[in-house]
Amino acid sequence: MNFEQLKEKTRSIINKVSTISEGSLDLVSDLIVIEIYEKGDVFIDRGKRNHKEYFVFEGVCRSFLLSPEGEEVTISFFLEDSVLSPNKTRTANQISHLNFQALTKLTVASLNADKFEQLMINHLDIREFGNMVLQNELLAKVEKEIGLASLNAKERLILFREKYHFLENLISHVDIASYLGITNVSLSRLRKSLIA
Amino acid sequence: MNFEQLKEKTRSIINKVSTISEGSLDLVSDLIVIEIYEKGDVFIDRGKRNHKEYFVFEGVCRSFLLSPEGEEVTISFFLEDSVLSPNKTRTANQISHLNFQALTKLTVASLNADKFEQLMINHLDIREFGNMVLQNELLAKVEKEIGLASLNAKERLILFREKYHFLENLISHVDIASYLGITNVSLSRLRKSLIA
DNA sequence: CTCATCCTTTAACAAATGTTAATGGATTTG
DNA sequence: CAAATCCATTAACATTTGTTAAAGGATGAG
Repeated sequence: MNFEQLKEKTRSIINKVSTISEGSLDLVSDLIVIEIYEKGDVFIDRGKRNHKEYFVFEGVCRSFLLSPEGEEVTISFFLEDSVLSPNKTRTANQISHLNFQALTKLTVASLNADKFEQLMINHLDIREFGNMVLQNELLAKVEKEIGLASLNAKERLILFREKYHFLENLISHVDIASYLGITNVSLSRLRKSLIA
Repeated sequence: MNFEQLKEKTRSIINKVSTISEGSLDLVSDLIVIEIYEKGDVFIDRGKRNHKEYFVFEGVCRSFLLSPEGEEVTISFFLEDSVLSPNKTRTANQISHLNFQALTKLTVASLNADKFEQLMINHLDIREFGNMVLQNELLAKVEKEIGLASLNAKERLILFREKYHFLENLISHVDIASYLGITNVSLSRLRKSLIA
């Protein structure tokens, strides 16, 4: 991928959230380093330092944590052409409090988070982009929280299908079940009940 | 409350999160307007404009939303001497997507969010304070999400008691139950089962 | 103080979800 | 290609949580 291709890919991802100027796009693109991971790779480890922002160029990944019982709980999915949670929202003192894992072959653009923060401070359009990412992140969390707190599992699965239609045939049902707050056995039961 | 008292109250709230300089404290305190609400008052309405940041000086409040079934779902509690979710994380285009309600007599300090954002841009210590609030906000959400997705209701009640032990005798159990993702009947049952 | 209202508790039953275990299909590895 | 492994499904049963209704207790208005 040459710089022009990289820039166009970045443009399309950023513009889906909030438009920025050509000059700002150049400033952002200049920070990008491409990283490639294989299916199953954990590319951000809870407890380790992480000082990057990420755009998902190709593939799908998830954030997850271990429950008190030691089971992996999927927090969020990130699809192709989307922006990962802002660094500030998933770290403390640059130490990650979440794990991130590639669920398919994954290509991401990574950016130094401190340099990106400086761009946000100095450029209104980049700041607005960053703030929109933040707002979308919180909005998604609130929506998920409402689902977990007030819907039953069947209703949550229906909403999941509306939002992540193609994931169900692409990734492990164990990961989907923990995202929905149920066991994979319950997920299988619900899938059957929704065929009719 | 005179300006000195207001400033000291603000200092203690901010310093619990991240220390700022005397000058920065003055800049923040100058933006403050005191607002007083009665128990039950909804002081931020979903769908209406809100362009303020808030510190809770006295009392307790909650954020809530209506589920698809029309039931109120408590998202978060905010205790005395804490900072409300940053404006950017609960609005889109300055339009609130959450309701906030006083659960006791409530005194809050409100600040113009745009002016506060400018302070964040221009002052590193204020920016770090704002970012810490943001991080804590997200951290709390992730913790709650893990609870809802991987613990049963009894375990969630135990964690709630560790975090908010005095709320249980202060506010309606209906609000607590919807926070825990259960009915108030189930909450009563769990309370009984935990006496032994 | 008394009545009305709201909230919490309790009970009985229904529904949803979890647990364990077995099976078969798909995929990977040697 | 064959064996091994992983994953989704299914079934039986246990447990948790929801629903509805009734009753008692606390709180606030008149």
